[in-house]
Amino acid sequence: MVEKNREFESEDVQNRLLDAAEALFCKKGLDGVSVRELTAAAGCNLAAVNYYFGGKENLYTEMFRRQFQMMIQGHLNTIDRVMSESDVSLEKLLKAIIEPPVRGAANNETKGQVLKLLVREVLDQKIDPEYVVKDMKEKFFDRIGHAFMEIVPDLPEDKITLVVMSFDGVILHPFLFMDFYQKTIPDLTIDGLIDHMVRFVAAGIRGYASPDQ
Amino acid sequence: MVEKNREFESEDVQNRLLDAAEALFCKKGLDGVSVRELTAAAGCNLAAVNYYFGGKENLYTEMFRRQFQMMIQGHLNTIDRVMSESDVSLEKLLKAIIEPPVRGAANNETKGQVLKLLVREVLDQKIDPEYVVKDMKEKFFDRIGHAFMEIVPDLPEDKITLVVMSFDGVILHPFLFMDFYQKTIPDLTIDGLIDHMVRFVAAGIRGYASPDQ
DNA sequence: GGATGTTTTATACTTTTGTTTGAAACTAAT
DNA sequence: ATTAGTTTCAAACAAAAGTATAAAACATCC
Repeated sequence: MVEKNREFESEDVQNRLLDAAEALFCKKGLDGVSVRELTAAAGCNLAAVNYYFGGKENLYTEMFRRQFQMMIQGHLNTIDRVMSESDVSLEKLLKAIIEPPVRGAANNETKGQVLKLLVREVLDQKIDPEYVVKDMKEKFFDRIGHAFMEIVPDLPEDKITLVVMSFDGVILHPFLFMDFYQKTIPDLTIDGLIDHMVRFVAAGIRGYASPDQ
Repeated sequence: MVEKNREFESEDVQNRLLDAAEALFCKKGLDGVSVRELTAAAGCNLAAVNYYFGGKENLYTEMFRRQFQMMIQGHLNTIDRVMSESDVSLEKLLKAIIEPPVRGAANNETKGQVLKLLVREVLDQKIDPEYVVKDMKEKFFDRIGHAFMEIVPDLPEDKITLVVMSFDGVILHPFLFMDFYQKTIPDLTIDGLIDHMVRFVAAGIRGYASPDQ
């Protein structure tokens, strides 16, 4: 076999396909995009998807895993960074987690589309859900729950996961209903939205720290 | 034209189709269900969809509107009922709104599937979004926001819509990730979930009523 | 009971889909 | 320059989809 200096060319087509997959699948879902549309967007031949990835679904899966891992890793880095600072606070942590994706969505970057991708995957279940669940829980949910407990000591441990999930719900909502937000709240700013989410979730969490019940 | 006593038979096929559409479209989405699968589930001929509804998409739209209106109306009735009681409280109102769909989802009734249908529609946008947005806002969001302000007088009016949306996010989350909830929290009960949601949202709302900022 | 309008059925049609194929183009080493 | 391996391409393929159609079956009224 001849060793080729193919790092540039061949990976270029692969990555162009992955990029096109990211943009299109996030917007329209796996079934909403045809291989022809995909390869046209990537500027390559129809057969390239099968040649490089062995099929449409494999391309989708690889793209999803890449995006999903990046999202998780980004969150973990954020949490570690904030928690290592000298003056941690619940609001700081929440804002640090919420801000990047919301700003990304506002600028129509892919970062904001990943959450829609995740929701779509939850609905359609094209990938083995076990994989998604495992990483989501073990890597992200447990880590952030632990951080919450560090900052708010009174938080009952058996409610942590539920709290994190509701936090997730608050984050997810504007990504799903962004058009709705903009139509319904004309003078909505990104900063205003972020501040609201931080405040609402912080209050929700602290509601558990109060001594009653 | 001959007047037929067809209330029973012909409407039967139509309703069987609407029922099948409800069950299948909620679970797999418009593109995830073929007309053949649909008519097989309804126990009628392939051509019945075109005969009665003029196409697959029309059937989907009619089903969606029916479900959506029922959901909205159910919420409005709930709010009116609770708000007319003598001893209103934020927790009571929240629980009254949250409880029916959550219990429905737990029993695998269609009621729990409607929210998934709504999210899917938000992602795929098969129906004119204007229709969905308009009813959602004018009928439901404004009404519930108004109720919040009645109960919690200190709530700043310009934040009401955001608060309602985050409430919506907390509600939506377990419907999307129900499998995830059950796998991650083995000893989760429906009552425990409902209590958590009520408590979290109530605290989030009251976070705005506190005098600071 | 024949006529008429309605519903059901089986079948055919057209388009679109994902995938395959085999030849051509290309790259790099001998 | 030839050769061997890799990538690209246009074309073809089979399967699945939504829709259309025309005949059969059915029901209702005169």
